[in-house]
Amino acid sequence: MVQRPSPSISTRKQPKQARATELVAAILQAAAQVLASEGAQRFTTTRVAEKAGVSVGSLYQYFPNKAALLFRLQSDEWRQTTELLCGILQDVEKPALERIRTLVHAFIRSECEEAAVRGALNDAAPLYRDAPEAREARAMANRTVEDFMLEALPEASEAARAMAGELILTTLSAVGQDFSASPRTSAEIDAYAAALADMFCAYLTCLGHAGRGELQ
Amino acid sequence: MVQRPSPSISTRKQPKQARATELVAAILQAAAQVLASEGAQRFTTTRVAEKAGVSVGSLYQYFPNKAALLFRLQSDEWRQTTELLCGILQDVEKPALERIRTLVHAFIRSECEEAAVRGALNDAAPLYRDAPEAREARAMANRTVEDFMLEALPEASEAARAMAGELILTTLSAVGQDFSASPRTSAEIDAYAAALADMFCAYLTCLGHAGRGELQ
DNA sequence: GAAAAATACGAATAATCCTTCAGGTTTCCA
DNA sequence: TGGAAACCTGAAGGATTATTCGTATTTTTC
Repeated sequence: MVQRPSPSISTRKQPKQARATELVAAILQAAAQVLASEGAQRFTTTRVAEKAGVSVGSLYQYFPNKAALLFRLQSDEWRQTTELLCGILQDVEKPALERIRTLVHAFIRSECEEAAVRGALNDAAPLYRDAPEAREARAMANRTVEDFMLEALPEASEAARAMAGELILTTLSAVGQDFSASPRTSAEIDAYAAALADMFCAYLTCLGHAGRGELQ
Repeated sequence: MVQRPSPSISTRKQPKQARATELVAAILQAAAQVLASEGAQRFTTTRVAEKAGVSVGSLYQYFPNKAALLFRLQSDEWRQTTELLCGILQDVEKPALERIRTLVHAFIRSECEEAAVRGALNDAAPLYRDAPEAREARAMANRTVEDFMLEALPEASEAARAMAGELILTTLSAVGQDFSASPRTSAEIDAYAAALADMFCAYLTCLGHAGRGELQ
């Protein structure tokens, strides 16, 4: 766990031949497996290389350090989740609140499906969290949500919309993480997602009724 | 980061003389400082002992391992927070929803005040999270909340109450953690806490109106 | 005041772990 | 076909850490 200034987290060199591309793929796959089965504490470059059937040196030819490997895994997860959620939010056919419900269910289910990798990634977060590349990734999700909020709360003030959007996004992410930390049955997932969606819908409905955010 | 089977996390031996009591206190204080200033990654028994002006050996006389020290810090935080929240919830003078508002504000503020220690403790969670002592601690907070929910939603079904209570508790804890991860101004804290309280109140109000949890 | 109990000390032990680099192998291209 | 570029290897270097244990010191007890 040596923690040097971390010479940037991006990729070190691009594979140009087919075997190198396969090697990188094998490493990523092995990394996910190691993370899921051994946990963040025992996530080791040596172990990943071994599981991938590759030498450690090869790993370091395409990832400058361990954090870069972890960040890549996290990055892929984010992209996947973001695409899923944006797709749901932008389906203009359905009414806004129904889209929220669909989104909550899809997100919670998705979190639980890969709970092992996500949980371990979360445990390892301190290793890559401070990278500038990580901050940048968060920003993009926010924009889609803001567009959605504009549609769901057309009469609310700019500030109120931003607050509500941030709150819902944070809650979704934080609660999803917490909930998926324990193994869950399919019924539990549905019940919890329904309750969470209820809460969001109640909140948005109230905000919609009262021009100001004054409740009670 | 050696991760042996961890021979239990409880305390190893109780100090019987005054100097030993002071030593333990010094260690705990130093531990919190090291955690806050150096982060979970650099939280080391040697470093803690050094900061406390004590030998490593002495540390290991009262804490069986590093995880025990971390768990003790977390445990103290939990007790403190639990007392704060229970006090607010049990103030029968005020109406339920007002208590919720007070509670949310108090909790968020408290989370932000000691964000450094709490954040680092969270990063270190994988080291002590699996201990049986940790699970037990969670259970107690739940009971107070259930009592409160019984008062706030007298007409709802048992299951609905339990779900709502768990959801609110989880949300509060998870969102508080996430929010306090970044440094916040006093105004931001108030605004965020108000929004979160709005959300909870809207949810509870809706649940109260509809006998079933059916929204929209 | 002396033996016993409780404390305190800190160098040494035994693991890991991250990362590099010198040297060999494969693929590409002219 | 031959040289260059890309690629792969894995032992070894350099660090860090958790924890122990024999020894020294202080406090208590009788």
